[in-house]
Amino acid sequence: MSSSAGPGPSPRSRRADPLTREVIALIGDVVVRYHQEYEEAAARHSLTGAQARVLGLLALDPLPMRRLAGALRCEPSNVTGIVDRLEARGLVERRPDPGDRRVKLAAVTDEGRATAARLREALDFAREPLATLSDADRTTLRDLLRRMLGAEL
Amino acid sequence: MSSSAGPGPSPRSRRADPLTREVIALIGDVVVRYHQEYEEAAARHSLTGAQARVLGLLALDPLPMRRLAGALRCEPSNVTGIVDRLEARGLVERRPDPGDRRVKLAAVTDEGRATAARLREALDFAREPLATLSDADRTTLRDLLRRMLGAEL
DNA sequence: ACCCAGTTGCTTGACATCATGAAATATCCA
DNA sequence: TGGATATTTCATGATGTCAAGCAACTGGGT
Repeated sequence: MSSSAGPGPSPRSRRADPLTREVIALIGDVVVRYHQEYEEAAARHSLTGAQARVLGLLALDPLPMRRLAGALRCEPSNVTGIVDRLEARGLVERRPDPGDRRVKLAAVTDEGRATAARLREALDFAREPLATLSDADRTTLRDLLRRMLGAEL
Repeated sequence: MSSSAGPGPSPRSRRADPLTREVIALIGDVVVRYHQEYEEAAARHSLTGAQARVLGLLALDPLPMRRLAGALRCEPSNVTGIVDRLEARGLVERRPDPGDRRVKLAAVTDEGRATAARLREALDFAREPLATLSDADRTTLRDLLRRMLGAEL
C-alpha cells in the first residue's frame, strides 16, 4: 500500500493538529451523508446501493464481470449475485464476448438505461449543498479536492 | 421529490453546470477512498466497518442501544448483533442503566478503548493525503466543507 | 394508592443482500 | 498438452430489514 507516505520520521507518533483533525471529521460527515442519500435514492427505485452502483457503471459501458469486480473492488464471485438480481429484473443482460468465449459482458437493457438515468437525476443531493457556494467557492473546492486526491492517484 | 415529471420541456433541464458536476464527481471519489481506507484499517484490527464505527462511538461515551441505532441510522435489532460480536471479543460490554431498567448501555472495555485508540491513529495516518495541503489550504477547505454541510444540518 | 392499557427498549427469528474463499468448469494461450 | 484466466457454485459470515415477543416505564381512571 501507500508506504510512499513521505519522509515521515515516525510512522504513528504523527498526531494530527486540530485543524487537520477537524477537516478529517468534516470529510467523515460528508461521507456519511453521501452514503446515506445514495442508499435512499437507490431504495426509491427498489435497488440496493451495490445494484445502483453496478447499473451506473454499466450505463456508461458494458463490462466483463471481472472488470466490474475490479471497479467495485470486490471478488468476482460476488458480482455474479448482484448481476443475477439485476438480470432477474430485466435491467441488465449477459452477452458473450465475441473475442473470448470465457468472458461474459454485462450490459444494461433499455429499461436498465432508463432506470440509471432516473437514478442519476435523483442524486441531486450532492448538488443541493453545493448551491450555497458561489462559483468562486466551487472552483476553490474543486482545486483543493483535485490536489488532495491527486496526491496518491 | 422530483415528481414534477410532467410534460416538462426537457426532463434534464435542471442539469448542473460542468463545474458543479466535477465537484460532485470529486466528492464521490473522496467518499470511495475514505470508505476503502476505513474498511482496510478496520480489517487490520480484525474488525468490520460497522464494528469499528460502533467502537469509535462508544469510545467517546457509553450509549443505549437505541441511541446507537440512531447514530448508525439503522434498526435497533441490527445493533444487537454488532454489539454481540464486539462483546464476544471483550471489546464492549452491556451495562444496566440505573435510571431505566429497560435500557442497556453499551460501553467499551479497557481493551476496547485501546483498540479504538489504535484504530483512530491508523485512520488519521491513512487519511493523510491532506498533508499535501498547506495550512491555509486546509483552513479554506474546512470553511467550505462547514458551509456545505451546515446548509442542511 | 391501585391496576390496566399503551408505549418504549431490547432481543429473537426469518429472510434478503453483500462479501469472501475454495473448488469446479470452460476457455484461452504458449 | 499443460498452465493461466473468466465465470460460476457452494459454504460461511456480517449486515440490514421487518414482525413478534418480553420486560419495564408511564399515564389514566377508579
